[in-house]
Amino acid sequence: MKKRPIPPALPVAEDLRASYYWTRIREFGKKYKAFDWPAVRTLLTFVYTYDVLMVHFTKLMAGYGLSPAVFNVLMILSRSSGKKLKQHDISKLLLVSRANVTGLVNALVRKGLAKREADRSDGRAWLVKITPKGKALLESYLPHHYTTIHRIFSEFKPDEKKELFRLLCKFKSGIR
Amino acid sequence: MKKRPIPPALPVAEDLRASYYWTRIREFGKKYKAFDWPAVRTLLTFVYTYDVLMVHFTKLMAGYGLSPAVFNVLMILSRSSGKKLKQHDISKLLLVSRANVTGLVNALVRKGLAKREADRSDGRAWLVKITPKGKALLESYLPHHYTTIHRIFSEFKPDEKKELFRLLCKFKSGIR
DNA sequence: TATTGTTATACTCTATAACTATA
DNA sequence: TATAGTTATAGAGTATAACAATA
Repeated sequence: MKKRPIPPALPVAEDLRASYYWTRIREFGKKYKAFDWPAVRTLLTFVYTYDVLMVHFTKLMAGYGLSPAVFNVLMILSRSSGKKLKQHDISKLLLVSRANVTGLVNALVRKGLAKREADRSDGRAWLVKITPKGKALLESYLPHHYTTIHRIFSEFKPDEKKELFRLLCKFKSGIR
Repeated sequence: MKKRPIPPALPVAEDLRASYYWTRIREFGKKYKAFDWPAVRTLLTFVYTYDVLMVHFTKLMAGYGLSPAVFNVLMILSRSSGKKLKQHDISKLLLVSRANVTGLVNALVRKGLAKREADRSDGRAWLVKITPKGKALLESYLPHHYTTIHRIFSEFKPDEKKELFRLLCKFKSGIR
């Protein structure tokens, strides 16, 4: 007796969804002079991949009480080699507003993951420092983080990783 | 007399910022068994590229009174070939909650870009339809949209676009 | 006058839960 | 009982503008 085929599960449904939508975008695209399907489908895949990636990492981080923005701040604090950073430094490294950093640092302080110290050489500024608790949390999370990244690329040959990196850099530099 | 060197402008500053941050991430990464720098730098570039891309398109759309989420809904309505969609259909195509779609459709209706019609075959449902005004707005925006995408990829050879598409698909399928 | 940080406010995008009306 | 949509509420992440304190 023949084996039953494996029932088409979620990925197929997602592909149907994508093709339903994309087929039409491609069809309608013919109307536009500049429409470049190989470029458009690459961009759509890029955006869709980002969504999938962020859902994945947001869940992973949530298991440690972290959010992506908070994780980024914690990484910056942890990787500054003991050098205490002003909030304004963080805002420049993260490319977000100072007001935003106030909120993110508040969140870290509330959880005991960072603390503020007065800057003796500049009365306007705070110096932000990761606490042992913050360091411990980050160090408990990071092995999972890096293992996940490694696994995502596990089917990539070294040259493919390099090539994707190169093409992404080229892509980024094309945006202006 | 020697010419003054061109002052290093934004891109260089950004690269410095990135290298400041990345150099440390790479240095510290050595501690972790699974740390795979070619993978990590590709992922960081991917995320950074997305940020740059979204800032760019968000601004472009804002010039037409559109936001990314509203644009997506408008595209779905416009590309459904006259077939009126239930809000639930939109939520499935967009992979967002029904409550979310209510808000997005409200925004479109408020601006006169879409309208709701009763579904005669299902008293629970609304059928959502793009209005001529919505169509006109979308059609005024799309040439810029596609021109921008084309320009972003203008330095790509056809094979490079294909390869980036392939690698992004592979990347996406590695996320689980 | 310029800079650092805070507060107030607001916008986009998203979600869940409880609800109504209908199937 | 299941489904379509709405409402209320929440929360993350972002921004600008006005402000106080300090440089």
